Order: sequence, then C-alpha cells, then structure tokens
Amino acid sequence: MDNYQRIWRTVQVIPEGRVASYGQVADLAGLPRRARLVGRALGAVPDDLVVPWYRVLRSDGRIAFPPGSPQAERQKQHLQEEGVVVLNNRVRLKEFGWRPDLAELLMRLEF
DNA sequence: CGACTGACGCCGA
DNA sequence: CTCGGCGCCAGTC
Repeated sequence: MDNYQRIWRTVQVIPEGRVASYGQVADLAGLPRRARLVGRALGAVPDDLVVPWYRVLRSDGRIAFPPGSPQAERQKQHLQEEGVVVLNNRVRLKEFGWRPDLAELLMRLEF
C-alpha cells in the first residue's frame, strides 16, 4: 500500500473532538521521522475521500498554518465545531491530545 | 544529479 | 515564550 493511503487511513482513526501531531500520525502509520510527509499527504487528499485533516497539529499543539491565514481560520472553525478549543492559533494537547488505545489501533489500523 | 522547499521536530540561547 | 539553527525527507526544478 501507498504511504499516502496509510497516512490518510491513520488520520481517519483520530476520534472526533481530539487532535494528533504530524509526528504522531507518522509513527502510527509506520513511517517514523516522516512528519513532513504527513503534511504533504494531507495537502493531497482526493476530493472523494473524507479525511479529518484539521485534527492534525504540530507537536506543540499549534496549527501549522500562519495565524490569521485563510487555512488556519478554516482549521480553527472545523476544530471548534467539534468542541476543540483553539486559542491564539493553538490547542492544549494536555486537554485534547489523542492518546490512542492499543486495542483500538489494532482493530482500526488494518493497513 | 545537486539545490531548494516545506501542513515538521527538537534543542539551545 | 520566542527565535534561530539544524536534522530530516519526499517532491520539484
């Protein structure tokens, strides 16, 4: 299977109302040290595929796009729509960070 | 083929 | 907390 597909499918496992970092997604997708690839993959999601790209943030909880940019605003809106609090272009990972359960990963990450 | 470019991450100042 | 610098890696030119 293609790396992008592994990434997209991994992001689809992130629960509503929770967020994960690019590096975390890369690791879960079996692609350590490929955080940048995750960003690239999320920017190339096919129109017919539903992927909650907005649930992926930088490792410090900040939105990867420049504050105030159309993209950042769009991401913030999506997050807030599902209850994730965004302040100053950032989310508190201690509060909304996703800590995946091993059993759930094994069940839902069939590559 | 080498240079450049990021939806990244980590560390030190 | 913010920068700057550097390592990383796939894609592009």
